[in-house]
Formats: sequence, structure tokens, C-alpha cells
Amino acid sequence: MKSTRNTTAKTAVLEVFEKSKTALSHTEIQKQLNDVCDRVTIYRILDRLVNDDIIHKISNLDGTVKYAKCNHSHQRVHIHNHAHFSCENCHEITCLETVKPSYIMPHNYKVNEINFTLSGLCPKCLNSNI
Amino acid sequence: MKSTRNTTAKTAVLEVFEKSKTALSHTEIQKQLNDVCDRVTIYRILDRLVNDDIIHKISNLDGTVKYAKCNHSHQRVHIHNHAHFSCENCHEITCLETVKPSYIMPHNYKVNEINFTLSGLCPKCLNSNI
DNA sequence: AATCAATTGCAACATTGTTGCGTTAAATTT
DNA sequence: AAATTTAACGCAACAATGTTGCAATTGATT
Repeated sequence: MKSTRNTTAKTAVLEVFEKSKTALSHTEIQKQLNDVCDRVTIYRILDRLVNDDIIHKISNLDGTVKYAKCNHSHQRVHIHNHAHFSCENCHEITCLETVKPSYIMPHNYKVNEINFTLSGLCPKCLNSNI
Repeated sequence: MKSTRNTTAKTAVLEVFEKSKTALSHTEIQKQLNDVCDRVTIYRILDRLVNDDIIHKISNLDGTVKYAKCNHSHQRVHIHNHAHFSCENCHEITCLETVKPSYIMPHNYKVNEINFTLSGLCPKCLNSNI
């Protein structure tokens, strides 16, 4: 296992995640970084962080890709087999860390990862009379 | 509700879905159609078919978008709240029509749609000693 | 301080999806 | 069966997103 370095760009990206309560797209991260580093560098940092299990990738129903760093302060390893909620109104994606689906698989499948995304209206949008 | 027409292009796209056991991306559909119609037309047909609830859109963990027409011959309405399996080896996406996750949601969320995608190895790839 | 390789910036490219507009062709009406 | 209506199409141009190669930089180690 190779080591990944703590560069200023990587630190800046991690700070953005730390500040955000919702999942972020590459573009959203880029905007918040204003020119700390190149667009390509952000792609590479995100790849690295996913590989290192520090953040995880979420692909939304509409095909957009976002990334999130969940707070598992009490756990050693970043676990991402939980659900995500995608709001149809404000388009925010949040981790539902308490929601874990149960299901029964047919035989002969080897499941390595699951992606459970629900969409609809988040509490914030539900309460502001849509 | 406006009517959507049965054009040759739309019929051709539906035939491709009929023949395929797995979900298909825009590019895969385009290849199978060889120049029956324009690239843009395929996008528009897919949009229409999704709107008409004839096919459904699946976004994979890696961010790729695919479409599938499930066989609910016994049902009147196309239901897509079932699971999908995405093979990490052959990259095929298949509908797991029997797999329906159960879960408990926090309050104040309104769930309209769910996307449950599992990834790993499909039976075909599992048996060919990976 | 020197070394080594991971990381970066830049440029160029590839893929995927969208939009506007004039033309074509289904479906309906006459 | 011809005329009418408008959904659907093709084309061109654009926008967004993601990838790759390579020389220059910089973090970590010796």
C-alpha cells in the first residue's frame, strides 16, 4: 500500500467536506476552493480520497455524481453502506446514516457494495409548503 | 396528457430493449441501432419513454447512466422500485425484480422514489473463476 | 540538504448531454 | 384520400463533465 501525501490542495478539499453537511459535486467543490488548485487536481484528489476510504462517491438518480465524508468519529473505518437522501426540490444529498436496508439476494451473486438512494422531499423543503 | 407518437426510431429503440436482458446506456443503444436515427433523437426517445413509464433510468455507482425495460407482463404499470445489480467485472446491469429492500425512515422525509443498486460479481462472472 | 516519487498544472482531448430551429412525418380531421 | 396539425426529427453548435500525457513541483524520507 502506497502512501498518499498531505498536500495543501488535499487539505483544502477535506476542509470543504468538513464544513459541508451535504454531499458535494466536483463543481461545487471547485467553486468553494476558488482556484486553490486546478480542476483536474480536484478530480485526482477525489479519486484518491475515495480509494483511501476517506470519502465516498454517490451517484444520484439523475446521473449526477457527488461525494461525501460521513462523520463516523467513533469508528475506525469509513463505512458507506448506508442510505442517502436526494431532495427533488433543493437537490441536496444527505447521508441517512441510521437507515440501513435489509434485503434478500438470489443465490450466486457476490455483493461487495450497496447504493441505496431515496429521493423525494427533505424535511427543510417539506416544511416550506411545496 | 399529450400523446406520444410511434415513430420508426422509437420502435427501433424499443426492439433493442426487448432483445436485451440487461440495462443499456445511451451509447450501447446507439451502437445497436447503427444509424437508424441521430444521437440526439435517442436521448429524446429515452426521455419520452421514461416519462411514459415504459423504461426506467438507473444510475450506476460509477456514475454511468443506463436504461432498462423490465418485464412486468402481468402488471399494468411499470414499477421500478426494485433493486439492480451492477457487475464489477462485466459491467452489466440487471434488474433484480424479486429484491425489494425494507427500511425505516426518519420522520419528516417524503420518499417518492428509491434507487437500490448492489454491485459485486454476477453469477456469470462468479462462476468463471475471477 | 539531497533524494525520490507522489502530486500538480497545463493543454489537449473524449464523452455525455443539451438547445435552437427549420424540416419531416405520424395521427387526426375534413 | 387529401389536408391539417404538431410531435418528432436531423443538424449544428454548444455546455458540462471526465480523462490523459508530460514536464515541473513539492511532500516525505534518508
